[in-house]
Amino acid sequence: MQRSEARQGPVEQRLARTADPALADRRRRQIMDAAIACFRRRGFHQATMQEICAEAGISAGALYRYFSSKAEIIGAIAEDRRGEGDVAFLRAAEKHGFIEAMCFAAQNFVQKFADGDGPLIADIMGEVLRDDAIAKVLRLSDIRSIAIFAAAVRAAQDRGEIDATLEPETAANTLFAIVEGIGLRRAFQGETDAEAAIAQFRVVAERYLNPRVRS
Amino acid sequence: MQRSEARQGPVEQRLARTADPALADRRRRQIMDAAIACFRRRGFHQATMQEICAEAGISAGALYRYFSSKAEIIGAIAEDRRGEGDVAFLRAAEKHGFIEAMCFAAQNFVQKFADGDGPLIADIMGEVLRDDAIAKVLRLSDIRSIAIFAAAVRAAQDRGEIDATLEPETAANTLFAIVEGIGLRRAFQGETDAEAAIAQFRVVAERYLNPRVRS
DNA sequence: ACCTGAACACCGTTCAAGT
DNA sequence: ACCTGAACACCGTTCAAGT
Repeated sequence: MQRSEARQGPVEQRLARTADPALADRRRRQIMDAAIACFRRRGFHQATMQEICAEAGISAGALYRYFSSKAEIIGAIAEDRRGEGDVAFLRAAEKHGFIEAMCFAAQNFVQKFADGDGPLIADIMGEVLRDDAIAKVLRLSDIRSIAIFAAAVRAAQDRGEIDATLEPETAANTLFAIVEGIGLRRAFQGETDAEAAIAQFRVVAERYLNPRVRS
Repeated sequence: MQRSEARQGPVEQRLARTADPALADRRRRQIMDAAIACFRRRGFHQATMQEICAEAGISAGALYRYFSSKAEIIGAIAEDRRGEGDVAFLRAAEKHGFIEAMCFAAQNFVQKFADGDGPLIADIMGEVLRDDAIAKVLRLSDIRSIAIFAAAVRAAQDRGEIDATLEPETAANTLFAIVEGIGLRRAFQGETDAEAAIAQFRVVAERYLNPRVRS
């Protein structure tokens, strides 16, 4: 977080050329794990770089060899967690229908709020919305996820399971928006009942996706 | 943002007992306006208290007489803007149907992202999700809004305009979640086409609310 | 090549001193 | 009662110096 510059340059910011890529990977993981622990304990903004360094057992200078800012750490964490849900969704989509799999994915997402990760997700959202560099990275993960879900929409349409007139990409995007909106709102309201959240989502999803008998 | 305390105490934090309430109101407005200008220009986290003070033409000490923290300023701004949309919605709900009014409200919300206020809204969301004191205040505004929209849902159900089996409070909550989810996602994606956002919302809202011919 | 940790540059908030 | 502004306490980031 450069204090007084516009920070507009290319996202190139490749960090220290490292001789041993394995070490670099190890260090990044080590730092991310330490950061997760600290963020869980005290939240993104309360947690201190010094704390993260202590938890990771390295110095501040060393940390900045592998991450160019505090924001980049949470960005890396977010990117890392993305896609985990995608594979789970794909598996579920094969076994049960699309809607069931979608509810499962929603469950997956909202559940994290109910567990300890609520504030962390919130912090990630906040940081993503305010940091262009992070946003740029996460948009790539997002595009990949959307593509996966859109493909599943197409398959479900072919099976006659959901409305065939929906544009797959738009449908996937909309479903994501609904899940995130519900998760966000419940976090805001301090609700932690994941069951109720899924029930709420299921009604919207079913009505949105169901093949119509009349428009 | 006390630096090293848990900040759990009651939200009492009544500020400086002031002799002249009119002066207090004037000062708060003056500070909020200055803050809006600064936040627009540089974003919540980039904007400095000193800048806000300069813009408002007062000293730091004076500012803290009327707001106990930087976060509280953005909270006050958010609360202030809330409800503006509510009255507009109510007027629209009388003239046109509920769904039209709802789309109008969504338009209202998403439009702000397209205008200069996108980052500001994002910052508010982020701050709300991370600051309990702010969240507590905004939850009150939220409850009021939900009540208004739930009443409109009930009226529309009585007119047979939308599905009567929906629980009004839940429906209002869900619609809010969808609007916010779509707004958030589009902000994240850097989309600024408000028209497309409304079209996206309209499809979901119509299918969610339409009276069913079959379940 | 990789690391350390003191130093730097900031910034939100407070408080003694003014009027 | 209301205000000023220098001082305080912190914190993210850097960089000269080590191995």
